[in-house]
Amino acid sequence: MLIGTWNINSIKMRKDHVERFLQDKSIDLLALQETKVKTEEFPGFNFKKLGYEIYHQGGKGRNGVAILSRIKAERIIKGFEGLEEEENFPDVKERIVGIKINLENIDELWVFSVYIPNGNPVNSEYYFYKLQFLWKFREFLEKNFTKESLLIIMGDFNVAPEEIDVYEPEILKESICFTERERKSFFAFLEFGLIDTLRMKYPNKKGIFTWWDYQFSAFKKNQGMRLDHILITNPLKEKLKNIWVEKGPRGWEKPSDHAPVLAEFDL
DNA sequence: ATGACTGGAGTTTCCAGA
Repeated sequence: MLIGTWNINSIKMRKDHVERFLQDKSIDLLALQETKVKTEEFPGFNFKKLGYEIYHQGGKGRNGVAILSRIKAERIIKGFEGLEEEENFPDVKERIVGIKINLENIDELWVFSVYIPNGNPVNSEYYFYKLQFLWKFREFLEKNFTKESLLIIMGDFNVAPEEIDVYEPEILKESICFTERERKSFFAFLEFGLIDTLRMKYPNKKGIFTWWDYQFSAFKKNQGMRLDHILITNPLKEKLKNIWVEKGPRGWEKPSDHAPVLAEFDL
């Protein structure tokens, strides 16, 4: 099974890219972020034609998460569903969507598409909202699952966890997505029982990024950050065959500023 | 020359993204 995650920075602008990518790679399930359309306004017709079910939660002009899946969902979960204090996170339903699917050899696999708040500027109210959001997300997982559940949680976390995940740690150390507090919050989130698949496979490999600034010819110079992650629980560890960043679409005409991340599972 | 950002809202310019 081939799955992936991609922050597309507007589905209206990137519809053709997504279609092309799904077909080129023959993807079974793709998580999208920043669709930037209302829930009911997702342009789903073409994806349905290609054989995908669409599970989308959006907001007008911003945020928005979706899952395009060849396998039909048994259940859908949105935001911090069932959690008290969900109202303290008013945009969470535009940031988290999950589906439960059953496969031939596996029951109850949960897959999530998530878009963690950006948090800029550092130390602003929004920055602390981001940190709290990560903490609350872990609480949400603890309420609904255990570390033995079959979970794939993927999306744009807006955190580069380690120094090797940014092009120049010295320059970026006080910048959004790479501050000490964000990185600590990310690792605290992982402590629920999640594995960062890319680092599991390539613990020391440098220069692997998923986002490059539109400015400064950043992509050409490979000056990026690794902000998009595919996280899994322990029972899925042996099922993971490979994980990689598809840089191709970042070089297409009028690209998203993120590249997709793909993972192949023995499922 | 050492090098030009993008999308959305909404109305001409601002905000958010990372």
